[in-house]
Amino acid sequence: MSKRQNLNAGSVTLLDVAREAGVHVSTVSRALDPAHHARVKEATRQHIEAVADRLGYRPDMVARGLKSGRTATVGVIVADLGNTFITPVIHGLTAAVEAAGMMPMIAETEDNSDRFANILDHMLSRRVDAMVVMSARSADRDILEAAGRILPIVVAGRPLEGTTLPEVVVDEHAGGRLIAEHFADLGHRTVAQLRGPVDVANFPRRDQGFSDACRERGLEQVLVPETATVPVIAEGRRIMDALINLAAGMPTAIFAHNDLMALGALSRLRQDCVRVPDDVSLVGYNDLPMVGHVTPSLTTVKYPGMDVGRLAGEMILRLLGGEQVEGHTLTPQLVARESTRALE
Amino acid sequence: MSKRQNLNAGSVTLLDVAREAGVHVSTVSRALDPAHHARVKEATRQHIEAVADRLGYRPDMVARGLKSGRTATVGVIVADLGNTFITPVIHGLTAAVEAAGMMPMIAETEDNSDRFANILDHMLSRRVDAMVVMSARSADRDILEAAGRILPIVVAGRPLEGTTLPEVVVDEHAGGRLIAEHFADLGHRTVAQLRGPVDVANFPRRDQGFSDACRERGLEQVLVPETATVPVIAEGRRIMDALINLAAGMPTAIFAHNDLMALGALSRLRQDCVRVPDDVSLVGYNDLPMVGHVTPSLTTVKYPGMDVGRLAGEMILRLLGGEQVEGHTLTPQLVARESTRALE
DNA sequence: CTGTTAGCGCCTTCAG
DNA sequence: CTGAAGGCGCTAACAG
Repeated sequence: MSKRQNLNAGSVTLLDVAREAGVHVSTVSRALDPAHHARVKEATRQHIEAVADRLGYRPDMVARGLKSGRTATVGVIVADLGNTFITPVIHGLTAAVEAAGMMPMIAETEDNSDRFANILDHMLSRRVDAMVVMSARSADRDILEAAGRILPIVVAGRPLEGTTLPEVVVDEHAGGRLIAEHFADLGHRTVAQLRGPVDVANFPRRDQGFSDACRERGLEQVLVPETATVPVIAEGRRIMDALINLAAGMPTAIFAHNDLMALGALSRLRQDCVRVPDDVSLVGYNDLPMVGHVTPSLTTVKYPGMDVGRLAGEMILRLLGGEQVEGHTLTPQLVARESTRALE
Repeated sequence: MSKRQNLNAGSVTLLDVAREAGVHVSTVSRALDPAHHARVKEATRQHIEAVADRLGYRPDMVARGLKSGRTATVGVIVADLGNTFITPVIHGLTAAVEAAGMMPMIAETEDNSDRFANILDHMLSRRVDAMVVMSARSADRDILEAAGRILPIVVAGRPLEGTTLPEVVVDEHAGGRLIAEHFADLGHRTVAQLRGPVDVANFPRRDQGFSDACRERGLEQVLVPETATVPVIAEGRRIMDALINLAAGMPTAIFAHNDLMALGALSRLRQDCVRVPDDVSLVGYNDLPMVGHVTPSLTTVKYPGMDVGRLAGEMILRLLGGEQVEGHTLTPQLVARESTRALE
């Protein structure tokens, strides 16, 4: 029964254990540290471990952090936990760093640059060992790069135009292409995009990839001047509304820049009794866990979030180990479901 | 330009500032601490602040934590970030504690008791000042209560049967009732539940409230023996499948114990071309942001997550201030949408 | 108003 | 193999 777990004891220190065991603190320190416990006699070690267990000793990571300069914490900055494409990224990341005894500290910017600066500052104050940033907007670049000079930072998920920091991202350009090609293959000729924020690099890249493929395949784009300020349901609804109110004719296929926006668009279309996919085909992006279960199930682009998170975590560990790292660009995949159909 | 923000400096300490400013460290400490800077001459204070700013001084919260015994961190333990009813809770909580300069440290148990124990232990090691637990299963109660003896803990969202810890919860019994009464009002006579995990107290309580109201209103329940192991889409699909394969006749209205399970059920029904609400009415629980935008939009019970989070945060602050607190029980509300209809 | 001193809990030399 | 001593950065007494 080595897990007595006497939680009652508020804070049992090394000194308490030392006194109780009749040895010196540094002996206890060594006995309890797997890296050094070879330097202490087997018998005393066992005795010390027993005492520590009985007293419910729990190392104080704050004290350890002050001494060692390491907090075993990796700061994770995200834009919005409500956007569930982040969930798998966090899972992957957590799994990777947990293996090294580290713990993520997650904070949300709500896509607000002031909050971003505050959170960054706060995490530096807390002496996180490294950071993974999934929420950077172009305006945040300078301050982020500056932080990157004082600890390892990996940019993940959202690419950051012009950064020198290592990135784990998905080939957004390819993702945009996939969708335009899907439309072309289905016989669509007139298409449109509901575009996400222009200062979050994913979206302009999706736009670019989509537009390039449209040009190559001879698709005509109906341009909606508005772009979403934040990539959420309500904004998808708003941009869809703008498209509907354009003088130009309606396209037969629409690419919403992410799944949430697609859900918003769907809801706006339904309001006018426009059927998907009968009257218009609709595609999202990210493959959120639920979009395969809505009606109609959404054609989308699978975002390999788990891999992004895992790779980011591994990069962090390598950087902390003093190694150099290369960025990664993963490849997205189209998932065809019911919300798109071929024109006859 | 008081925000020079010289991030370059890796770690400028109080001593560095003191040397540069030609004063003693403790003077710097006082000058920079809003609570004590009255005790230092205005002129020196301004000088010190200027120097600190120029050097890019950033307080070391690790050192401060060691000295003061406070880390300004509140541990938050959740089951699954993918279940977005948690998002507003986190927002409310963050807003509340941020106002006091504290930061939440979020960790996910993935509804696994071993992980729960590990995370708890880890957070205690990190000397979080307090904890908010939203993921407790009944098996975790003892270990959690033990931790509650060494720091303030608030149980939020998921009630914990038989706990002595303060709770911020929603009246789940009332929530279950609302749904049965909604069914009765619409003229349904034969109903069923797709039940969530029995060891997460929310679900048995929803069951109880629903069943009580059924009895009062003379509704007959088709009992599905299976319950979900985890309240997610896949399990909703599985339990729906079990209901379909029962020898008993199909009910005309179904209560899935949360929105994710309802989405899974919807997807299973669709597979058999059973229409919602034409053939069967379906209700979820939580009012996730997207369920008002799926087709059919889901009738559900609004979970006041923001309030739960805010109240939990405020309770934490009060507990840290040495005050006594009372638990809160909030009242849920039915949101009628398209997935339920009156029988003719 | 400012400087001095001590120590939070731990780890890491350096001696014995 | 074990004990002693110093210090990580900061703050809270206590002096002056």
